[in-house]
Amino acid sequence: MRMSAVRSETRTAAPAPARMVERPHPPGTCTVFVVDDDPSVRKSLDRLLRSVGYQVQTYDSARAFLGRPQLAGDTPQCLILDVRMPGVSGLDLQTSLRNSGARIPIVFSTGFGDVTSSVRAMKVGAVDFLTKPIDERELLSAVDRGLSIDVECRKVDVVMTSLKERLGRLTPRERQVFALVVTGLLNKQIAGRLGTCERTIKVHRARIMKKMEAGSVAELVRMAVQLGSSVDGSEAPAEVVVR
Amino acid sequence: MRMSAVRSETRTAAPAPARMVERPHPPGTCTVFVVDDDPSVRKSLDRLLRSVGYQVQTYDSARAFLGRPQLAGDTPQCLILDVRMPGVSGLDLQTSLRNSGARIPIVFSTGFGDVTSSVRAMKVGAVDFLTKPIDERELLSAVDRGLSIDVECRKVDVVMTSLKERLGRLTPRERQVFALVVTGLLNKQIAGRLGTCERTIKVHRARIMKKMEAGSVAELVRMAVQLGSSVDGSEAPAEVVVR
DNA sequence: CCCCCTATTGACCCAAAGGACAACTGCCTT
DNA sequence: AAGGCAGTTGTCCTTTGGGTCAATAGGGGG
Repeated sequence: MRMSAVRSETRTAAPAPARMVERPHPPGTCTVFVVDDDPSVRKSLDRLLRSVGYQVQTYDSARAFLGRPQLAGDTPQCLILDVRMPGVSGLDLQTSLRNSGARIPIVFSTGFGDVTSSVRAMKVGAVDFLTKPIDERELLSAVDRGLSIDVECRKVDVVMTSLKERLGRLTPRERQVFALVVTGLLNKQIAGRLGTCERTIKVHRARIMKKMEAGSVAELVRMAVQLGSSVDGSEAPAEVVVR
Repeated sequence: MRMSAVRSETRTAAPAPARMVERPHPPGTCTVFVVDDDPSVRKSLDRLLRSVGYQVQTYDSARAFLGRPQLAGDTPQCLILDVRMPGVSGLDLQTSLRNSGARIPIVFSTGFGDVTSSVRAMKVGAVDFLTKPIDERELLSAVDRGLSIDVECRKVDVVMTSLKERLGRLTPRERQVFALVVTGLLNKQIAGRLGTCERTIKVHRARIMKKMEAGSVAELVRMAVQLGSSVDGSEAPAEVVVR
């Protein structure tokens, strides 16, 4: 029961290309990493994933994976990770990846049904946790979900990076005004709080709109909401923005 | 290994009250439901939970739990659910609760380490998935997390219900204007899109502000964002609001 | 038939936002 | 010392947003 490590319950006469059309993501533009110390598992996963059109990179250890050339740019990625490995385990890799800020969707595969590990992995954000022998459909489905998640994360990332960059252009004073503007306060009220006159606030406001590239107060508020909601999980976007 | 079902690794001489101060939620105001077909488990969990100050209600089956008197108002709640039970299983109860819209944080407890079940439970949103014999600290920690989640959910719920109620006051036309206003369009532009004159939009706008109880456009935009982001997981809040 | 709600529009007026031009101050770097 | 940036403030003028009072028109329900 460990011969192939990958079980094909639905093995039909259908050629590989027939399955490719089912993948929502354009083949060849997605990379799937496989980290497993078992060569036979790497080989069968590699073949399966390539057959549906994914770019595949296999590694025999967490160390090898971490040392991979980081040239892959903005293509959707997903990681199939073995839980039990000599040296750094899959769970360790998951947490260290998370701590280092490198968020990549992870699909775990394991030969030993360990509830504690699976729960821990899922709590930390694993896409799925599959037990060997692995069902082809389940794996492909999980990988696909992982890739979808990655695509979404990248989209959000692009927006957030841009927003933060624009926010960075603001001077400290402008940031204060920004926070109050998106609260809905009038220039006069803001002036009162900051101890200046209305005219000054108007100037700040104009600069804010230009630097943030906002076409209206509504847009500015939306930006503030996004900036505030991603910094941490709590409330008070305006507060957070001010620092 | 099944005598008590609840293991006390850290059994010290410390009296129960000493532990109560560790609970972030005011004791007596939180209800924990226990659904387990094993009487001994129910009994020990009941005692443990009461010792730290929770209100506890035990049930011997999913059916009994679903038939419980729904008089509990707005107190934080959490459910400790056994996976394996005759009749409706814990997982079944979880999904049916989810489908019926009754979201209550669930901490699973199980005597059989079943990876598939645990992963499924976690994917559906379980707070935790503990295996018997259950560690006291783990259980209390999980319950506490569940209660915290419930508190947050209730807060969000209150806000959202209120927002939806206010949105419901708007006439279809006002809803259209609302969607365009929060986009940042000028009255003139909105008038152009809707084929009316600016004056009319002003009137709608004023009514919208009054009905939505918004003090400024900024507040209105925030409301739109919240309304849009909770309807579904996708984008385009304005679109959603208009329906 | 009358009343109410929704949608519409008009004139008039005031407050607020925002652009154009100009100027002054303090701090820091070259 | 000179130049640049951040922060200020002023005046003048235009565009918008918003409130008041008033009026019209169509669709329903009583």
